[in-house]
Amino acid sequence: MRRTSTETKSIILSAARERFAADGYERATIRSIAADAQIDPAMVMRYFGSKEKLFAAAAEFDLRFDALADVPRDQLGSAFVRHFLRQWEAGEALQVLLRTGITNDGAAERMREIFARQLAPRIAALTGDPANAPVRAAMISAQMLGIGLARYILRFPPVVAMSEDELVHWLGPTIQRYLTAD
Amino acid sequence: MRRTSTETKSIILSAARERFAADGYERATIRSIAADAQIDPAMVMRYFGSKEKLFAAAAEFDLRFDALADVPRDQLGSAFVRHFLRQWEAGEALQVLLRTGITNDGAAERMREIFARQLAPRIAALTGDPANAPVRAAMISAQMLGIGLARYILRFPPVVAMSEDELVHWLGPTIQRYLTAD
DNA sequence: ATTGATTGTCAACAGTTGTTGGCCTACAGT
DNA sequence: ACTGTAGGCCAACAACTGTTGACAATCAAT
Repeated sequence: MRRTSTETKSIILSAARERFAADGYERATIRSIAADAQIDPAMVMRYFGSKEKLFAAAAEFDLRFDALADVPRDQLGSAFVRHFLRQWEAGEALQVLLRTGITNDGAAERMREIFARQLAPRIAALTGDPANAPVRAAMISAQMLGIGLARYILRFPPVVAMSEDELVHWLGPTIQRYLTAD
Repeated sequence: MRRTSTETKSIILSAARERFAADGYERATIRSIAADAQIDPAMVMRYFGSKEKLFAAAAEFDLRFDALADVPRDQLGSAFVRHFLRQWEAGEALQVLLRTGITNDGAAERMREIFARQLAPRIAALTGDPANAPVRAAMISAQMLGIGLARYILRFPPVVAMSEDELVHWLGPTIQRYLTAD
């Protein structure tokens, strides 16, 4: 067949995202990604240069915290939890980052960057407390990454079994406290 | 040199733990482990049979939650946090599990097992609420794994910078709530 | 119809991986 | 001194990895 280069590129990209999310950086081989995309491995190299660069392209994304801009202050905790849970389920993005961030230094760096650049400023704006925003953001990241880890990666049965509402019920007050305490 | 087989075996084991903790399952190669232990890669195979079995041996450990047996009920949260933090820092055990559990299915299974077998029963005993113990244990695991992830693996600067006391200050009430709420 | 560029295929490379079998060396019991 | 056993080392294997270069097929513009 014959496609435009941008088509093929995006086919490769989504295959790469799935593989990275499912297998992590090392086990997601270029050959397996190419096989999923039904494409020659050499094409992956042609369009992305190297595995590192392919990964960099696959791990780019936006957590869209701007959606929380006009939530009443006392409901921020629940809103944050719901927003995060949907981000976990929407795309493979967060799963890619978590699976790879643990063995790949570049991915860990990317993760730090995303949370520092996207979450901390939002929290500074929402709480009007810029001084403590990085710590609050870090605590919230830790809690939400922990839940994602338990639910989507390690698959702890009780966490998998919980509904979104139950999770909000448990986590909402925690996040609310991390946002406002002290 | 010449050693007893049990000596060499334990030398290999501790080298393996370090490598698995630092690099994860895939990147911790038998050759690199053998090099650390200053022995021939073939010896690893002789004594452990395969990489899988070496890993199984390296990932065996005890979270020692029994140490929390006689903590006053209202201080359980802080005690849990302190205990966990020390477990993270004491040996490489938790880091091994987390680094590998994310790419290796066997390790994920082992992790579920450890938390279900060691944490949940303890919580059932401590709270006198066996029905909700698995959920509470899972929530606590998620929070503490999240912190370990942010502090020791992803190295989020604000989390790395916090002292043990600060972490207890933030996390203690959360864990206390997961233990007693509802 | 002939170009030139773009998309795709194929085969091979050099390096690394887990794993294996043969061989050497030290030691204990005779 | 001789021998059996157990610890240690070396070289090689087959499979797999990322990556590369040469070559074929397809299209658009002249």
